[in-house]
Amino acid sequence: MLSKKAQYAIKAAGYLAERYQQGPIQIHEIAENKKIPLKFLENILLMLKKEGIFESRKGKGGGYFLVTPPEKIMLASIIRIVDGPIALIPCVSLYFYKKCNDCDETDCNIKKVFAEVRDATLKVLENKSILDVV
Amino acid sequence: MLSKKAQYAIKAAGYLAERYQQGPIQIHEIAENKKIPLKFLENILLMLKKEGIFESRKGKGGGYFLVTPPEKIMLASIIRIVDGPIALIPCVSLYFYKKCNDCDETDCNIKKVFAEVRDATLKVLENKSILDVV
DNA sequence: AAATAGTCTACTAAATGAGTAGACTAAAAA
DNA sequence: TTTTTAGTCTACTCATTTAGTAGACTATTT
Repeated sequence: MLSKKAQYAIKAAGYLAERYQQGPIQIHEIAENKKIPLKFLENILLMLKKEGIFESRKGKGGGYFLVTPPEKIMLASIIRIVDGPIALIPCVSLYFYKKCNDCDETDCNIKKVFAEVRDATLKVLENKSILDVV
Repeated sequence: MLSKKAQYAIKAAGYLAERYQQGPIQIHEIAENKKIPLKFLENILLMLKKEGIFESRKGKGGGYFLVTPPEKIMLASIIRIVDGPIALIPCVSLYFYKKCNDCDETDCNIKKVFAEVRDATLKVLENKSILDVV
């Protein structure tokens, strides 16, 4: 399951995608429209900004906005930033790999199955952009 | 991510699958071979037994065993029993559906994307049995 | 009756999830 | 240059879940 954080992140991203190149959008506008707790959303947007997904400007007329075209921002990236691994077990994670203890990874069928699951999942999430969820 | 519980459940199931029709296997044997904390494993096996995945016998010569052929026991079933939903968001879960608040589900693109992810995941997990992880 | 092996209830400690509070900083306008 | 505006940052809190443990109980066999 995705965390609430990830679900909010995707909704917020969708909102910004809809308004691409229309100038900065204030956090509270996103919060109200998408029904996300304001202070919680602040944290989430900040995370995504730090990872280069969004940009922001302070002061009057400020807010959040995209610099990258929305069709280039994939759901997989957003989920990884807020929730971490997409794979179901750490030893098949591409970005958050951790080797499993007491398991011969060179010939582990569990690993093989969950690598398949990971690939199936990524085939969707790496190819759906935030424009696909507006 | 799968919980440890689910990972242990899959390993234990694989162990029983390898010894299908060879009589009851004691919990401590599974625990030792698969390096799973004994008391924790007891709980897990019990859960799966209650859901009809395993059978057990008490007393001397007792233990856990399969009555269903292992190739008919799918990973998806085991994961659902111990971890619950496989879908990434509740509103697309087949077995643990919960409607989302403030979202028009008839025309929600988030829902559509995550239904696709669910289908891709299930296509693997509903077709891999515990024989595939020995 | 004793030994064996699963069953069941209940407990704990640590981590995670879901947020909240409030002070701080940058940018723009008065 | 002060005020206002709007994002930034640190650090909380509280509830739930995760990952186990303890110990008494029950059924089966010898």
